[in-house]
Amino acid sequence: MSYDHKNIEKKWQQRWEREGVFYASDASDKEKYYCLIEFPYPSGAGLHIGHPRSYTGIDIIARKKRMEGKNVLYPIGWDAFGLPTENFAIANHRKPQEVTKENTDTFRRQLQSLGFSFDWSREINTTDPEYYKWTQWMFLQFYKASMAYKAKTKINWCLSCKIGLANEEVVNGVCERCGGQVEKRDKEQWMIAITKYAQRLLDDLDTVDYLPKIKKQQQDWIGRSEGAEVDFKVSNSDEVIRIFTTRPDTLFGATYMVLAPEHELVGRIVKDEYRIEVEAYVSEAGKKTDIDRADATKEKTGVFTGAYAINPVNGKEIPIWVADYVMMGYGTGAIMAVPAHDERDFEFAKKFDLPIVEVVQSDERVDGCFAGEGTAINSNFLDGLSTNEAKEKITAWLTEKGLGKATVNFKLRDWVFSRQRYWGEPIPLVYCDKCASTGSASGDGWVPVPDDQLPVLLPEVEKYEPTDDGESPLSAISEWVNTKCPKCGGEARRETDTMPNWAGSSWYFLRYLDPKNNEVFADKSKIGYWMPVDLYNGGMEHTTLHLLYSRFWHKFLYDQGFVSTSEPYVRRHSHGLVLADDGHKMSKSKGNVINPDEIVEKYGADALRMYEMFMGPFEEPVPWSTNGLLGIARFLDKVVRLKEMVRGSEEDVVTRMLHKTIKKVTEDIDGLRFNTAVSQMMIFVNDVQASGSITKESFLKFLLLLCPFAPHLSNELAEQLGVESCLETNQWPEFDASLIVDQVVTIAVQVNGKLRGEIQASPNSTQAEVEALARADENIAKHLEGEIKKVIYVSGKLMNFVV
RNA sequence: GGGCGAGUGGCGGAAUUGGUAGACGCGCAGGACUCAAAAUCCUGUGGUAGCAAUAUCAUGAGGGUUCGAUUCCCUCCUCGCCCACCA
Repeated sequence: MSYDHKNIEKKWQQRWEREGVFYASDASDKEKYYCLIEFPYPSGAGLHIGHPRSYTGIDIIARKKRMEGKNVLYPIGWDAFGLPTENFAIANHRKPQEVTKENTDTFRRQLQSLGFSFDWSREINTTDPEYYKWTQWMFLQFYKASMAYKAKTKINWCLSCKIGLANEEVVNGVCERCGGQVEKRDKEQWMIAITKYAQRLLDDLDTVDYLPKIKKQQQDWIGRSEGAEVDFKVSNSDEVIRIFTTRPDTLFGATYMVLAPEHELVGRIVKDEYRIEVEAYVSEAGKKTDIDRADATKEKTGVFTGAYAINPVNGKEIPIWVADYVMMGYGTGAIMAVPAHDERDFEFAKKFDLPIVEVVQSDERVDGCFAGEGTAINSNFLDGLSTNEAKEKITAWLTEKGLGKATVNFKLRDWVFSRQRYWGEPIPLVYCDKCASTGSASGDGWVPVPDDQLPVLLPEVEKYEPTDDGESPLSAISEWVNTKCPKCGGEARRETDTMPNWAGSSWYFLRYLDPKNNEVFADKSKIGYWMPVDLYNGGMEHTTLHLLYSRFWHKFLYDQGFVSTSEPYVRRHSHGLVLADDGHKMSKSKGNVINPDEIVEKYGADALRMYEMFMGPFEEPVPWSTNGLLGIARFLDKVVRLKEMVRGSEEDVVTRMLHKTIKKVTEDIDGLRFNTAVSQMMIFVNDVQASGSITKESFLKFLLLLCPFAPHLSNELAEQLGVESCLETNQWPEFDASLIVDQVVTIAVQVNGKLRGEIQASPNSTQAEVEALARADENIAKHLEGEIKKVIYVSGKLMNFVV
């Protein structure tokens, strides 16, 4: 670099801090603008080169909005609870608190070296007791509203982490964190009833401005499907099997039933002579990992129970099977099988030689199974009806007879909220035997820790490893576990589970609004002023987890009257990963990691920021290229040299290009098209260089445009030109529309759609004038022999002769 | 298997209410400056033919609509991400 980036950067970072340029005032006449990035998990590896991509993009928007006169809040904090820190602490015999402190110190230094316009006075940390006090308090609101409950469930148990995982944390049947094997295990867990909000989480997507792919992914995850519940009586028994189906119109084609292996009825209905075989199958299925079971390509398995059910529509006896292609977690864990019209049932029926009865006729003849819609046949009173009509009629019939009803089913499961780990927020509940027996604690014996005793602090422990029985390490500290019941004062025990790290991140954007408040999590008037978040940027990987959880959490707070809007985020955008230069993910093991500290040291923060904006479209993954970074460094050097060209006047082309650049950069920033904004600034600088002169006024306007991208250098150059204030406190430049219009335009001339020449003309010349000019062109005239059938003219752009 | 997205020079990418394909940057080649180098500046740079003017081919493959298609439609291939026996 030809300029002293190290000193310049330090100088301006100190001045911004000293003058409080990025301080967001809670009392302002200006219109507010709240932009947010996902606060980082401070890992031991330090800042990834990908972090600054998202942060710079939103920083550019924050800086521009300030210059446009908005009161901007752009905060930062640390999502610091979590397994990697805990695992590091275990491996190195360190306290997670100390490790977290070191990591956040590193991240803070690294982020500050990049000159982001964060309001550092609002920095938060989810592991700070003053923060997690409110996470605990909010959990208690869920509990008090009967939204948190303890349930014995089959949970995903990671054998290596020794931890229960939410469904969302099991990826392809293995642990999302460590890649280890996952098995099913029974465990009492705290659950939060997110499914009660499924419909609203779906409906309210219509009220927000998210990228379409983000909405789609949330819709699919919530997974609403309409259908019917139908009760099948078990022959010679009082038992009833309830099933869910999206195709009640195919009821006449149900030729057998299937229960999931975990279904409670299996043991009760199985006939003695089949019991051994069935029990063996069920136990085998329990041992299977999800990855085996979810492999749709493998052959279906199952066993007959010896029992029969009665198809309610025709009284026919149909056999009841147990098979692991039916999941306990969806619908009722039992299905009616219609092999003629369901691929899986068809495959199963073929293998076990079960009857296949066609009840839907399709227009086109299909071999095997037809899962589409058509006309009902072999279905008694449904015959001749379309699929939709048949669905309606049969559902009405079932309802009338008390055999079933229309139902809506969601894929979304309730949120497993317990972790048997140390490094998380303790769940602030106490179990009291006495209160449980007297029924004074709502009957279940769990008593909330009173608000004035929050936070329930994480105690110091010797060892952080989970215990072998899977309980949290907290359970080993008897002086912490044993406590007094807040209700009756008797002997009681603390809950030793902690919360998942999705808890603290579900509401952090609210704490930014009032980070030091000891009375409430945030003052209501501040929430009223700042919320909702105007722009939230983050990774696609958080779409179904963090983004959905935090929407849900916020809706709950809204229902409780604690926040002012039912949706937390107005607009959601996503950024692409920064890959290694070989196109793969950066990883220590591959040795292809780029360290941001080294880049800042060598090329400067401005070069890194601007390169990350230029490397490609904001949303797309892009490989790193140090050569590309060099190109940006050269561009910044050129900008420095532009100062030598400042004169009293400039050519008209420079003025016009400046105004075009103002327009383009303004629009591109609003649309998060940072790469083309940078490219436009390069074009401008090239033009000025070619022309050799620029006025001070124009150069300053350009520096204002450059400021959000390369804030240190543009401030420094502006100061050298006599500007005393920080550029960030100046007005964003406006363009003169009359200077955008070109005086001479180039019109492409085609013959039969092929380019044969170009002509220069005034932008308001008539078609006849342009045609005359075109015909005068030798090369064009050459191709115009023969009859001209048609002339197409796009004003100021193109003329096409059809011959 | 399903959903979403994407395939454009040696590389990152630009251009879509259908209107000059390859902006901008990297890389490469030649030149200027220099004793030399770095830096900087200038010129060139999709393929083929040609000294050139120019012609012709070209946006994953093949068809279609159109005066005109990277953009719209159909079929197929490849890659990425997400989900995955969801009844």
